[in-house]
Amino acid sequence: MVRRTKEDAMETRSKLLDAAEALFSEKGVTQTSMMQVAEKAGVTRGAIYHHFENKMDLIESLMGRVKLPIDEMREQIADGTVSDPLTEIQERSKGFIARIESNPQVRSLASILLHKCEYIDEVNPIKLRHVSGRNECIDDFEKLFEEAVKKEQLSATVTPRAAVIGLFSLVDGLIYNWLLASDYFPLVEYGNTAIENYLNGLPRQP
Amino acid sequence: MVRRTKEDAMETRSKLLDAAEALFSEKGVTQTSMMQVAEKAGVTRGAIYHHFENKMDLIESLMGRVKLPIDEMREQIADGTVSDPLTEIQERSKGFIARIESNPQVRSLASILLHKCEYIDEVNPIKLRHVSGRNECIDDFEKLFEEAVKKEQLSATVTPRAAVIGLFSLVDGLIYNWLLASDYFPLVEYGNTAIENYLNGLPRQP
DNA sequence: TCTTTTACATACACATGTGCATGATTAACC
DNA sequence: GGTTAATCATGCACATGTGTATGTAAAAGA
Repeated sequence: MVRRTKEDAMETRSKLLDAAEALFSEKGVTQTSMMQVAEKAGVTRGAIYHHFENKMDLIESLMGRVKLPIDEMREQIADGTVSDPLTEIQERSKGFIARIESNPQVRSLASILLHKCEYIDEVNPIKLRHVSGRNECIDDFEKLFEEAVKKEQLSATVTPRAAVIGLFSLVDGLIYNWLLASDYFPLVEYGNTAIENYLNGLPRQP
Repeated sequence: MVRRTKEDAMETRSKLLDAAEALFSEKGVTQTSMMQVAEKAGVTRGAIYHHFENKMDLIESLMGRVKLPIDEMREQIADGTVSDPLTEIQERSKGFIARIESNPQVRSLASILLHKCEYIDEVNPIKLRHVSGRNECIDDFEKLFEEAVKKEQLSATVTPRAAVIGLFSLVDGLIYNWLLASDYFPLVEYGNTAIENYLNGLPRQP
């Protein structure tokens, strides 16, 4: 085969990542072989092992290519304090699920993370990316809830940590179930309502 | 090897299921070979293929052995109408996560379902067991919410279907995240609070 | 233009897994 | 007590996947 230019090389690398993303989210990570990825990308296995060390490395590159909603949220949240933390929390949570529904690539990655891979040990880069990013985001949201208590939007009986865990579990569960059968319910509509209900149910300042 | 009595045979079958359950929940379904299951059970692969057709059959038997909280809930819910549907909903939801935490075998199965297998196609018996049982349970809970609206415990603006989806997503998310890192938060404590918050946030009759 | 290096394709070695066929021994049954 | 059938163990054939070594033709660099 002819040797391609550097731009061509980056394109085949990109095609490999696209193929892997599609196959992983469709058939699962372990059920997809390097051979199948190469075929879908229109190259041979040799091309993969030139661009990536192995399957794990391929997955890591796959995950690193896209900014997940959780990462995006962290950036926006960083800029100082907000005047209305409770509304801020609500808007960000809604934006989270909205991005899942609107962005196909994010949806694919989320599907891989939630349904198409096995969480085996701590070394697994997939699990690492999932939980580490999430835990940091939880810390950020905890501060927002603390502020909401400070500003007397919420009762002092509210445990910020517990409130965040509940909120994140709700969002995760919505996405989890929707990705399981996306025609079973409208994600954004039901999701937004559920988020509102949960936040409205937090004890308020008397 | 000697031929065992029928009781012995049932015991080895049971040991095989125990071994598979432990290995699957620890290392993942695809990362566990029949050989490893046999070794852990103290027999050879031949014993497995005598008792089970293949890996799928082994998994099906595994899942059929234990009554999941969701199945148990359905049985109890079947007996006619209740006087206080909203409290009923709350109690059942709390009982759900309580059983996850207290029963190790249920916890193992839930871990396999949520984290240690890949949801591939519709034929997958694991996915089938998960979603079919769940959808029926959702239907049951929808009726409870309808009753709650009828009894004017909830506002007529509440969509029972959406309310159930939200509640189930919350419960699923709690379990999902807790199984991911069980030392990150106390499931029952935070879970109960989150369930209360969610249900309290549903619009009430004015 | 000549050399070097890149970007793959090809091919080989090795490991691992499955399914089945066969064998051995004894419980179960008449 | 003899036959049948169940309960596994053992071994073979086959498929599939991975990692790597090697080949090759053109782009990059001098």
